[in-house]
Amino acid sequence: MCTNKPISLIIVDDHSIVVEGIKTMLHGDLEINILETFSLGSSLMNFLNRTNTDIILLDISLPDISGIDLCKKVKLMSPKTKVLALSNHTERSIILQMIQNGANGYLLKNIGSMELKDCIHAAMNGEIVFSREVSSIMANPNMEELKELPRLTKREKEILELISKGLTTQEIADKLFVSPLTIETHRRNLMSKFKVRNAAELIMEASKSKLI
Amino acid sequence: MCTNKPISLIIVDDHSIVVEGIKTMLHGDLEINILETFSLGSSLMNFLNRTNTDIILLDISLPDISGIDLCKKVKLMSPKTKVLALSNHTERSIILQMIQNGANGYLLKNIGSMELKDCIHAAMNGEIVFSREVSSIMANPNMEELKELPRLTKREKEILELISKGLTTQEIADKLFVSPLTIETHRRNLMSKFKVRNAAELIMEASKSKLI
DNA sequence: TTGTATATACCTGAAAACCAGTAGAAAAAA
DNA sequence: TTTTTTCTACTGGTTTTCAGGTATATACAA
Repeated sequence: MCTNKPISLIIVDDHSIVVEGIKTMLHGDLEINILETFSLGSSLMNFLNRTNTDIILLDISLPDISGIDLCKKVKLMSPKTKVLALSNHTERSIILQMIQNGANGYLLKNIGSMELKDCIHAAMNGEIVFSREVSSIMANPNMEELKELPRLTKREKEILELISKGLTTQEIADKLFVSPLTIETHRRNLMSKFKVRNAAELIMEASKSKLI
Repeated sequence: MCTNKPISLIIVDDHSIVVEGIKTMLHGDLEINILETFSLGSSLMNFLNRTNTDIILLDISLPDISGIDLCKKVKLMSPKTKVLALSNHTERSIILQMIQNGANGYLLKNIGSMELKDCIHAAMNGEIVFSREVSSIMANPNMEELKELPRLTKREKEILELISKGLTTQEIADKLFVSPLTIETHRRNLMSKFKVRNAAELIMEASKSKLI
């Protein structure tokens, strides 16, 4: 790679240990120039307004805004800037959301120095980059992640919530001022959407899917 | 503090970003000498066998062994060595388990450079140290964490698991080769231990408490 | 406007869960 | 060895859930 112009890079992470670690790791690479580091999404947005940046290393868990939403905002304001997610989350759904929101790659924090540098350069070349472990997650989805979540209506979510609190059909009906027969119907719809046989399994599945 | 003898320190963490970050943070402090870093619990144990170490910064999520168990092993082998947990987990129960297993303090990875150094020195003086956020977690337990988990018997856990899979009393009885009446009894005991009114709420509570 | 989704409501009957007890055998702890 | 816990099993009765349907009003989108 020829060193025509250094890559300007921003780190966004609220853990100073991580920021220092990344800085140290990238220190040897003369083609990378760390412009600035931020611990808040809002400060990043202010800065981006006024500056040209090639690439952002973006943590997902930030104090003020989710990195997933932040990624979208960054891409709207500055589409040319590459965004690499750098997080501890290994959930397929989060990775996909990030990519959906325009991220140019997804790295896990167990990444090594060499791999990190490689990924940054690859992203600059327009590739979508995943760290090794991320690739393997994407290649081998587990059962749980593959079954797509049922889409529940507002009312169904409400009733699911009340079932999980131990209310009976009658009690839910009283609370929502509708007939218990209506609640029965919702119950059955919920169970058929989740493909389960009773309330216990329903709550289990809903909870696994983080729907309650 | 007078610089009679440097503090010998070991870092145990499988994320090289974090290891580099800590190293950089402690670099300025001449009283601290980083002896070695490990990414596996087993390599730490080998090293400890042969060397005197003042203090260990110990991550909780390691590939080969839980930091909680590792802490206990370290303390058995080398009781004088101080152990500071350094992790992302904010759960009261984990913090308490670490202290129970002999840790001399608990730090979160959002700690800053100054605080980290202060904590290391304080630990060397025999104090039990918590980073700022940890202190606040310990001081303000939330509802969920306060209610102590019911102690379930082996059989009860087994049955709870099967209930959560949607099996009926009869099916569970068949599977375990006992009378359905027995399962009924276990069911009622489970519900009374969790103080809930039906299976749905039971599964919800068990799942919140991470018992299934 | 003509579907599609949502929320509502009903019937009937069977199956399962839940309540309130008691109690003996086996296993584990003291 | 004694005590305690756990696992087992029962009686008898009430309440709730579940399974098979059907059906109407409303709202929202194509």
